[in-house]
Amino acid sequence: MPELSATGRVVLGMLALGKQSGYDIKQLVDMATRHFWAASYGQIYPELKRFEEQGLIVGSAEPSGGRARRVYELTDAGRGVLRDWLLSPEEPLFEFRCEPLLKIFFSDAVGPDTRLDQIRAMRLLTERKLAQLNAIGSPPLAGPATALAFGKAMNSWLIDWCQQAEEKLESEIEGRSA
Amino acid sequence: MPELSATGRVVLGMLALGKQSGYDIKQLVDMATRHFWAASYGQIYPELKRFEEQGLIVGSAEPSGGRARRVYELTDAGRGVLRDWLLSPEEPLFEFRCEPLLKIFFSDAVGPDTRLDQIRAMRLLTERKLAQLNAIGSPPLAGPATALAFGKAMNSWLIDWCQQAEEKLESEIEGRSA
DNA sequence: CAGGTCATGTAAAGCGTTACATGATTTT
DNA sequence: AAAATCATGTAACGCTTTACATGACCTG
Repeated sequence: MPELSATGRVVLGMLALGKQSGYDIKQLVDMATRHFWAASYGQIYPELKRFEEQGLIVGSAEPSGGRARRVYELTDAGRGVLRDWLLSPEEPLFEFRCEPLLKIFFSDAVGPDTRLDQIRAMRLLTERKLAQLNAIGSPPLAGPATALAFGKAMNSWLIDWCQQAEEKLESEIEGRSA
Repeated sequence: MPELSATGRVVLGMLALGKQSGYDIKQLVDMATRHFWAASYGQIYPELKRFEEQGLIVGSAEPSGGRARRVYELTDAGRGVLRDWLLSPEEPLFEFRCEPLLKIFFSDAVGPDTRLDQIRAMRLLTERKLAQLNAIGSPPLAGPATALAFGKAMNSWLIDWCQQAEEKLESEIEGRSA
């Protein structure tokens, strides 16, 4: 069987938490993993179809009221694939793409004020994210709780770094104009 | 003119630092921005061709010995586009995708040892990255210096977080088996 | 002279977001 | 009655990585 795609990993994992519809999975991702692993409908639904064809999940109609709704659950094969991935010792994927940082990198082309602007932009962005994470209640499972704790800690650290960098830059600019 | 693609941004920016070949740009990216903004040959070369067609850059042959080599430099139009992007107030892109964290999130499906394994994997990965960053000398420009300082600080923080999480988990597992 | 680096490029294939389309139901 | 939410899906489009192909030059 082929390797799981990025979206495939989170889809299969979310189904390990219980029967879910595609819509449910998207909600869960947006609430719980978006800050370190996003997914869109455009990938989730086709992935569900593929997984069912491969026998990793089975779907069943479970309308909510008169609304059509199809929920999926893992098969033993699916649980096996999930387990294999979770225990696989392969080099883990780690991607970070940060536009404020790239603008800071090139800021010498337009002057040091941009540096300050970008650090502020990064801080504001991060403060919003932290607020979202703080609005989430304590997850009952240890895994999600650890991931949430990480998210809060990382965003707090980022904010602190920005604040310190801002102060340093502000005093530099003050000193320069004096 | 259309928005700059992710690779377009770093290509144009690198050309603001001086004449570069596609190969040079790739080297610079791999050395200096890879940890927060990667790019591959498969995007760099086509992007250079497009930029030249659009009049944002001009290329010229500058062989190194007998080796064919084509270097590019910004035109005024190109400098304008770069400047517009650098000063644009649009919501900056911020992406983070971390597989160890996703495995931690789903770790309840296979047991708490996985949590410890993944945190260790994340720490090892990060230690390697930090070592790479520490091998880079002080950049002469303020922008690259700030970006480098950020990279070092973030990776150091990450390692600290992992260490603390590991200790906590180890003592939990000890307590559980006692 | 073999292996590494310099150097340019392309093709295929997959991934992913965005936007759109549709329609029922629930809330205001 | 309108707006938001639940729910499923697809199509287009662009981006990116990966792999490959080619060849000159330099180093041990």
